[in-house]
This record gives sequence, C-alpha cells and structure tokens, in this order.
Amino acid sequence: MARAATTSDVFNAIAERQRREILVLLRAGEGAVTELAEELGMTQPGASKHLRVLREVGLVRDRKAGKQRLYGLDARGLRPVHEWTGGFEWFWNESFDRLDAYVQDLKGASRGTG
Amino acid sequence: MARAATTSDVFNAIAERQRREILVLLRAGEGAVTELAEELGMTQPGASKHLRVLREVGLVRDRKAGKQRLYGLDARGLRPVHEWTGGFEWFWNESFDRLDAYVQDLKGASRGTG
DNA sequence: TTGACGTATGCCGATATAGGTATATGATGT
DNA sequence: ACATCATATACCTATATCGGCATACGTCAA
Repeated sequence: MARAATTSDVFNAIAERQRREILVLLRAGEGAVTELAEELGMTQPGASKHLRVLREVGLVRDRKAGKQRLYGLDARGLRPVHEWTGGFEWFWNESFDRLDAYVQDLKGASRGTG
Repeated sequence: MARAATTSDVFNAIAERQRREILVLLRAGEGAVTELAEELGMTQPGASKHLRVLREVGLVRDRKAGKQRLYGLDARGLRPVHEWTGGFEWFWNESFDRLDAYVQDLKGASRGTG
C-alpha cells in the first residue's frame, strides 16, 4: 500500500511544503495561478496541481475573473489540525511538571537513544 | 520526484493517521511496542516502523525497560504545527469581517466550482 | 472563426511510501 | 551457551506521489 492520497485529508494536503507556502501567500489575498507559480518559483502546471489538491480538501476556493482563475484561501479546514495539535499543548506547556521527570528518566536510562 | 520523506518533517510524520493515533495513545503514558500494536490493531512490525518515523522527527522517545522498549510522547515537535495553523486562526474567527464578503463573492461568481 | 492568453490535464520517470511475512537483533534468565 | 521473549529490520508488492513537458481546454477579443 502506498501513502494515503494527498486529497484524503487536510493533514496530507499540508504535508507538502509548497502547498503550505501557497496557503501563506493566499493570506494576503486572492491570486491567479500564474502569479502564485511565479512567486513560488514553480511552473504553472505545478502550481495548478497543488491548487487542485488544496481545492479538493477545501482549503482553497476559486472563482473566475476574466480569463484568469483567482484562488482564495478558505482556512477553515486548518482548524481541525490546529485543534488536534492543541490537544498536545499541555505536553509542551507543563513540560516541567510531569513530563520533566519523565524526560530526565529517559535521558538517564538510555543515553544514546535518539 | 516522489513525495517528501515522512521523516523530513513533523508535517509529513503526522500525515499518517495511524501515527497520529499512536501519539494520542501515548498521551495516556508510555507504552511498549506490542501494546501499541495491539491497541491500534496493527502488527508489531507495523507499529515499530511508525514509531521509528515518530522517533526520527522527535515526537517520541524510547527507553529500555527490561526486555521491553517503552515509547513516550515528546509533543514539543507538534508546537510548530500548532503555531503554523494558528497563523490562519484569524481566517476562521473573523470570517464575518473581510472573509464573508469574499466568500459570498465566490459563491455568486462561480456556483459549480467545487 | 481565428488568435491570444490563462489554466488544467495527460503522460512519463523516479522515488518513497505502507503493509505483510520472515527473520535478525537485543535483552533476560537459567 | 541456550531458550525465550520483545523489538527492529530486510525483502517484497502495490500505489500515490512530485516534477517536467507537451497539449488540451476555456475564455475573451476582433
């Protein structure tokens, strides 16, 4: 079995750095495919394919504007990712409470582990 | 070119559902490979491979405990993901300010887009 | 219709994956 | 050393990727 499709999940969609960069760019406002491609230093088909993935997971919307097709951010799909990682916030905030002793334990027990 | 390695990035590492489930399980405390494999309904080698990925990106630490090898959560690596997605929080919280008009615009302009 | 522009898709090659099975490695106890 | 248990790795198959190039598709203007 191969890795899950990039379109199966927002997690998979944003695993690609270029796609994350596209999303960041789109925070500034809508952009046409060619613009985005140029700003990210990739080919037009490349940008188009990435935008397709982002569109299929709902992170991006498009509208026609003359000959162009403007892509705009719809970041609501990122919320689950934010919340999921937020479920671990405790583990890096309170890392001096319970976690600290645990980490010390790890370090003492196996020195050349990581 | 293929997709980036799962070990290249925390984003890539957590793109896999089973790995996310492992992390969730480990919130309850350390666990041995066999335990995790059983709880997640996967084979021991399968769990071991996923744990290897998580270890290589630093989301998990291991320590020897007798014959067993206990894996523990080190969720600090999830913080960048949380913060990155947090950079888009504005876009789902204030979606009635600037974004709303924009989305309406999208809906009106292209009905059968998605 | 023709032309020009913008975008999407098809095909290809190379690569890294996830899952399974068998087996090697490591650690413990006798 | 040996047997036993726990874990990691090697090998395999099938698959989905990402990137590039060529080209089809869509849209607008004359």
